Amino acid sequence: MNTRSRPPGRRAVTAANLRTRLIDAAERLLAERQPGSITSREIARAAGVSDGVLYNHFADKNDLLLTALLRRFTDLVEAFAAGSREPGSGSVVDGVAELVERSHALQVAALPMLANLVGDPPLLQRFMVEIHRPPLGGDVFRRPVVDYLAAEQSRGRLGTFDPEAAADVLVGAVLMQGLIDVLAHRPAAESAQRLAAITSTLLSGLGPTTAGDRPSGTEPDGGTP
Amino acid sequence: MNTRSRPPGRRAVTAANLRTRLIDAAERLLAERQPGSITSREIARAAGVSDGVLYNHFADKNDLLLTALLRRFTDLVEAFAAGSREPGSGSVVDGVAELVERSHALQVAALPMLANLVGDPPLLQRFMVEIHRPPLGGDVFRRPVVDYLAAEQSRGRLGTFDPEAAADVLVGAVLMQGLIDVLAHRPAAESAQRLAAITSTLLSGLGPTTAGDRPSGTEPDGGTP
Amino acid sequence: MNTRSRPPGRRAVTAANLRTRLIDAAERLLAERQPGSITSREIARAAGVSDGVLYNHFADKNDLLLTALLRRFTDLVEAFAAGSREPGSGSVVDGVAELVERSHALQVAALPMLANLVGDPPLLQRFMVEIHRPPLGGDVFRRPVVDYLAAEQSRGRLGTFDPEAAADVLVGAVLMQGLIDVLAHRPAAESAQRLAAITSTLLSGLGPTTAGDRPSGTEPDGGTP
Amino acid sequence: MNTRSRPPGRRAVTAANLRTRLIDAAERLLAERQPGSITSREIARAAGVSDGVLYNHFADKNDLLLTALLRRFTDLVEAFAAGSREPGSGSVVDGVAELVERSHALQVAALPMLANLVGDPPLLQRFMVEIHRPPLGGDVFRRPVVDYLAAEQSRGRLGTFDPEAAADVLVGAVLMQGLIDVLAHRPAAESAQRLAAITSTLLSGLGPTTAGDRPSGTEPDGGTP
DNA sequence: TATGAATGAGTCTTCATTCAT
DNA sequence: GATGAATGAAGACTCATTCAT
Repeated sequence: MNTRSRPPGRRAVTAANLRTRLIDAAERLLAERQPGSITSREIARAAGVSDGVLYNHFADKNDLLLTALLRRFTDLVEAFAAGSREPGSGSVVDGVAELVERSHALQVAALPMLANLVGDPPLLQRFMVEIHRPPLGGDVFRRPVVDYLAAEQSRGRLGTFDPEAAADVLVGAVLMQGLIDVLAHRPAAESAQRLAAITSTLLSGLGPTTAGDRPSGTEPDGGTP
Repeated sequence: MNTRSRPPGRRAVTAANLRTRLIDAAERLLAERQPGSITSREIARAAGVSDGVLYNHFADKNDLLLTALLRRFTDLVEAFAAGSREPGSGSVVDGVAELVERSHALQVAALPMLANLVGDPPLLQRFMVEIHRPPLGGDVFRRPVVDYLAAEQSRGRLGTFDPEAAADVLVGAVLMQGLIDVLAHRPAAESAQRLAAITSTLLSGLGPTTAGDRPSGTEPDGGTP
Repeated sequence: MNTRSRPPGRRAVTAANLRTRLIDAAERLLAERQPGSITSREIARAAGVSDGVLYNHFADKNDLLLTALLRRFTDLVEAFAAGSREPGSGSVVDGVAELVERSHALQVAALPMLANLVGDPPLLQRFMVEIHRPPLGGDVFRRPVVDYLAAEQSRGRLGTFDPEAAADVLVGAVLMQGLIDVLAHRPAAESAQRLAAITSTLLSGLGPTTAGDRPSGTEPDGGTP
Repeated sequence: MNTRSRPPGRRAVTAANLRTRLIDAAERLLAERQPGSITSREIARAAGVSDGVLYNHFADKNDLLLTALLRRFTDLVEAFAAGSREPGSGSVVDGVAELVERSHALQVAALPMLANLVGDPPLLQRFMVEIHRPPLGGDVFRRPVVDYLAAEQSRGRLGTFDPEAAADVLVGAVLMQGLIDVLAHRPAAESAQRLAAITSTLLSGLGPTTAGDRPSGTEPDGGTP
């Protein structure tokens, strides 16, 4: 009846926004609640949209949740990978300490999400499938650690060990501290102390060492004196 | 409120204490499902009893679940503690390897239960409160490890390190492998290989070693051959 | 929590606002049953809607019940207030008789609802709070009576008495007849006779009318000095 | 096997006690809760007996409740009847005032019970049937009032009125005050004032008084100044 | 006769999903 | 595409009543 000249692109923007706003809202809720306790209505409310839209953009609630989860996870992992130190630069002890700290930061950021995911097996299943295909490709937590350790080792700046096993140990030790931080709300200062002690122990190992089976002149300079 | 007259069905099979049967049934379900997804009716069905019995023996569904969880956890921890190797006996490398293996066995047994618990904060909370009081007393996974390492260390059979931090590293590394085993259903053989490599790495450490900074005459008996 | 996929049935008859239909249904049930015995399913059935709708429009079952109760009560009270006779018009004896009759009609209409409410303290509490705020403002049964009596009294058409106490007597007497009518299902004719006799007694009082038949020195009212 | 000479009468006493204890417990609970909210288990607990005994002595829960209700009601009514003032004794004004006060006391004692009963129609029905047969015979609240008023009237100590209607007015007015006291937890002092004002109004009536038929100088009503 | 564990229908309430507008 | 009212199955929990001991 009246000539409604719809602003060009306006609708498209809105539509795109809707999907994004749903994911944003889901991500926000996911940060502090477990998936199972988040209702579709809550997501809609948080996104400021109506109850039903969800089904115009996603197969079902879990599809939206999964999308939000993956986006957050991808962001975290990319940030982690981007900040990696170049092997050979600085002291190797600092390098390992930094590896520990950055792994820890990643874990602490990712754990609440993953922990909550554990409570929802079907969703966990779908999540696992997704992160084991490109671009994430699984092993995202461990691979950068293996790479750094192997690189420094081949430069002769670290001892003799299996880099894969070493990464297992490092990531595992960090993981446990991350779990404690997240589940027990431990203060950051306390956590940092534990991580420093862990770094020292990682470098020195538990076993007794024979004199002479190490390159002389190497400074074993580890962490807490 | 309104008048209800319902004849109860035939007497239940009974014999074994019904309370026990409920706990057994709950434990069975808990072994493979998360608490939140287990309905009170399912427990009743699994126990072969009627819907309402639960409330004759427990305050609510979670009370039963918690009881089952604690019983299972206590059993596991007791078995773990009972099988501890005496410090000083056998080679210390074997001792550490055994510690790793037995910790791993405990984790693998306990993790499904704990993982599922993570998805149920109120229940997790109550569980945490319970395991941090006698007879469990918290720290049940880590304390035996600290004790063994410290004992061997004071016997001079291990190097210089902080036993607390060392236990963090060992338990953390094992925990991660346990998580992988449980979540990804990894074959036991593969898992054993990883654990062996981890034991070696733990003993040798990552850092380069300086000649002479260790007491001479020490047998560095471990490492990956 | 768990995955549910249920197709909704055919569209409801709708047309009239569903909220209204729920209130109507609730009001109908409230007219003959006590709130506590009315189940949410019954209301839904009576309204011809599905089980859960109630919770799309009201906080809970009692919220709906309360709304229905208040709507009915407000209607009754408004009708009562609207039909009030103008003080000074007609004979005052007729005026009082009419006051009695109209109070009685109001009581008989309101009592079943209020009586049933008595059995549900939390609901009664909420109801009481609501009727003591505008637009109802509490005292709705008694105030018009006080006003009429005081007005006629100041016109010199009634004797000397405390209008507040007189209203207490009139409303109380009517209330009891209303209770009998409602609880014992007394025929209206019988009821009317009783009310007429009550009106006479109210006007004449119980005391002796001849001067001098009071014990000298007696203060006729006793009670609070 | 061993000569257990059961103390004579011991068992009988216990059995009798059991029934009595159940009624006592029920009465206690009935004093403050509505019948519908009292569970059979609560009664058993309060009586210190087991869940099932109830059914050895009563047809069902309501039968026990009804018995308790009737016992309490009978006690109250008997106490009321027993304390009646002899017509002709003292001043008649005092007599009426006392009638009002004693009626009020009875109402206040009986109302919570009756009010709660209102919420349970089947029980109310059975109660009504019971109190309308000997020894109670219905009308227990009103009959003593009619009798006293008629007796004083025939002695010429009261005016001309229908004693039945007068009792309706008096009992009704008192009933309403009792309801307010009970439902609104009004302080006793306030209540007493209202009752005194009511007594005055009852005696004087609302109608205009013929000049000269009152002792000049008499203030007929007083009431609330 | 007393016990109290067991029964199970029934209560309120939640929430993923659909679909007429 | 967007809306949001409506659907209805399912969940936790209650409680009068029975009956083997």
